[in-house]
Amino acid sequence: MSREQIVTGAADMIRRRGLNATSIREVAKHAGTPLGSTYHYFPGGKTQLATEAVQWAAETVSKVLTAKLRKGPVDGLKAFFALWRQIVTETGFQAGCPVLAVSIEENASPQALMAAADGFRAWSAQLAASLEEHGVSPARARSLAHLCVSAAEGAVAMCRAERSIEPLDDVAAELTALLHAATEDPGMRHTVPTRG
Amino acid sequence: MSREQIVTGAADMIRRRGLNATSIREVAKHAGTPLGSTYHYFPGGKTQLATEAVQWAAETVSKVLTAKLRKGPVDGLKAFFALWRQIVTETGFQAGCPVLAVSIEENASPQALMAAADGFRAWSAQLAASLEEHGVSPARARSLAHLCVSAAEGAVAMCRAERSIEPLDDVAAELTALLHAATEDPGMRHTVPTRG
DNA sequence: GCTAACCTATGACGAGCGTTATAGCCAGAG
DNA sequence: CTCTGGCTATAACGCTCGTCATAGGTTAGC
Repeated sequence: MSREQIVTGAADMIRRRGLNATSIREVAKHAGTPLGSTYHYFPGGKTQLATEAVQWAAETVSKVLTAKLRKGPVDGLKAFFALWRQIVTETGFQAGCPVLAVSIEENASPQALMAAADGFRAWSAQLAASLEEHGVSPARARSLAHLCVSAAEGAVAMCRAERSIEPLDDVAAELTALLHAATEDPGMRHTVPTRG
Repeated sequence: MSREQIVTGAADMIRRRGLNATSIREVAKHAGTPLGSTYHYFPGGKTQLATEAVQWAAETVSKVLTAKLRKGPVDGLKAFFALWRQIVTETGFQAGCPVLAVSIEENASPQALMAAADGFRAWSAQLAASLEEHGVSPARARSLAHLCVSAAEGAVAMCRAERSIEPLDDVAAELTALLHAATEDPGMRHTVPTRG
């Protein structure tokens, strides 16, 4: 179907250049569909297209998480980082995360921003739920989940700037060890680090 | 001086909307200087202006790090996160990090991207050096530094999307505890988590 | 074969963009 | 005073943007 190609194409362009630099004309061209079709499928214009692109990307990652978290939080985390590693390396450090891209562009589109927030929340919630299932307290689970998602997103951006995969691999290794300790060591399970 | 206002204004707009959505006309207007002056001060055009804006922002953070790391890596980390927390909350979740913004826009400007990479590298290096001074092995220090910078950058973006400061605070708390353990516990100092 | 619904094709609209050119101002040096 | 050089002011260039309108085609049901 043509509509789906437009959405995935838009997501691809957004994760490379950001939302503002992604024009509907180029999305249509990239998808091999005429410009008019874009407004036929997405009467809401660029806002609707961006929103659906972010939702599609978020759900794609979510499905991977759902599948891999069945084997436990550490396996889910590894799959999460492997996914980003593949995107970054396969594109020669040119692509990142469309959800992040939309998040840092003020006034780009309130609806797309909400979709991005939903995406982040979904990933964090999935990871936190898995951690809880493995004995981690709810507060600590949420805290660790926020750390994992944040660090992955930030590391992808760092890798793109430095044109090196090292930051992502370093972060993955540290977090793998941290989650392992939190789920395996009974003494760690309920330790919520004090703030401030 | 007018030139400095243009640079800081550009950095402010970039951290809010991203590089592509930041026009020279609006930067000039925001700085109260005519459009022609921009090309007088920055004959390299938007590329030069963006590069200097990123450099200025990176150095500003770097100076804070230099000052606060004198009291140790944990104090430096806390100051690092306090800085981002202030930016995010003061602007009502509308501003983030210009270095990150430039990093995720493909083809935006190779020179500005290099400046962003230099910024990330500088922050990581400063943090890693401080960790080494407190007994952490070089490899682990680099690994932890990458985690701290990545997580902070990612958390800022997450907070903007979700319009909540929670992710940043959670991440700060986790990392504070992690750095504390790495520097205080002799058994942790040389533990580099295995990758993969 | 006719009709209706979906999709395509094309062009136009006003606006903003980066950039350049050119003319004018206005301080301070001689 | 004049002159010069740093800065301003203004207009224009070609381009792309998001959006809309309108006409053409193509396919399925009757």
